[in-house]
Amino acid sequence: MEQDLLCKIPGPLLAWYDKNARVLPWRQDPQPYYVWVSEIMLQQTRVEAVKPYFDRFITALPTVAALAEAPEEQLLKLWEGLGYYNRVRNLHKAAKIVMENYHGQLPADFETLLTLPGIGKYSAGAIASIAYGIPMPAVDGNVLRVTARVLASEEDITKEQVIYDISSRLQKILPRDRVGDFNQALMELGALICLPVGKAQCLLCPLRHLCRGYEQGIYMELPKKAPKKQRRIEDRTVFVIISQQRVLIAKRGEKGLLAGLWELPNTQGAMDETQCREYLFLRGAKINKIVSLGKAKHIFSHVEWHMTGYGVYLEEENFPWEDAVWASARELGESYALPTAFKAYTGQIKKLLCE
DNA sequence: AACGCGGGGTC
DNA sequence: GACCCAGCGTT
Repeated sequence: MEQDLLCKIPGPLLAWYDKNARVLPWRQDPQPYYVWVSEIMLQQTRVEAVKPYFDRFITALPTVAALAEAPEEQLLKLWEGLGYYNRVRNLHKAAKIVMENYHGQLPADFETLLTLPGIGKYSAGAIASIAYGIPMPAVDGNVLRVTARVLASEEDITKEQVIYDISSRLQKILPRDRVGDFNQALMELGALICLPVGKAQCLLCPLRHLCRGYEQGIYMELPKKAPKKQRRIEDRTVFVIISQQRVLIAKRGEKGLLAGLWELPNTQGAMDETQCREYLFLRGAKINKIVSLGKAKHIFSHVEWHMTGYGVYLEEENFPWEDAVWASARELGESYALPTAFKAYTGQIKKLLCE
């Protein structure tokens, strides 16, 4: 094989990183627990979105021990709005394992990190290199985009083989004295300069002189990715059910979409007010009044909810709904984790309670 | 290898 | 609208 083009990256990349690295909360003091929490939060999530969540999480749960002992309700509340809620459930499981099997110390070993729930190849490499200086690559979407462009590679970067190939080539060229910085620098370049789809800032790029994608004028077409599956649309009718100045909320199941979070009672289909009244009556509701709350849309990665909302005033709190509890407005804000999907309706609760 | 799993930013 | 993002676990 020819001398790997990638081996020319570290020098100029690290020089650039030394001048341009962002100041990030988990970078100030890269102790293993902080790096771990940040890497889990950063999975498929932008730095700017993570920042406030990270600070709040670390303040509430400063150590692995505190995390392991925290009730799941508190964890979901701290994660509320960040998405991919299985991440925090896995983080919790892993913290318990770390307490029981590793004396509360996050293992300083790539293969062992890989066995912990929520830690895959990328995260194991990131934690090992950043927290412990272990020479393992951390190949995420940024790294794949940067390397595909530098190499002018038209391979589909979602293929496992491509990720494996880039990983092994990067491992060979990791500067042994700065492995964590190198991995972060590659990602930082992807996040600040080598931006996706037509936003690349090549004139500011420290790798421009060796980038074949730039040289050949094809960087804007890279990286190649297989098209994503189309989202399906789901119609749902959402109820803000009120009685005695409290709102009915229900706990979702332990598996699937928004697992373990609380939600406004809702059901399949887009009902009009008459259907809505009929449906609730058949379930045993004694309805005082129904008001329309309008339509709302929420887009998940794989499904789109088209919601029709109603405010429903009951004569009494006696109304059977599976896994439901009555909550005051204050409790709703402080104690229960509700997904963003219901924001259009939860935002109207205060007003509805005044009527 | 394909799929389910959030939410927000950008053009 | 479409695309993308410091991915992982399940099937």
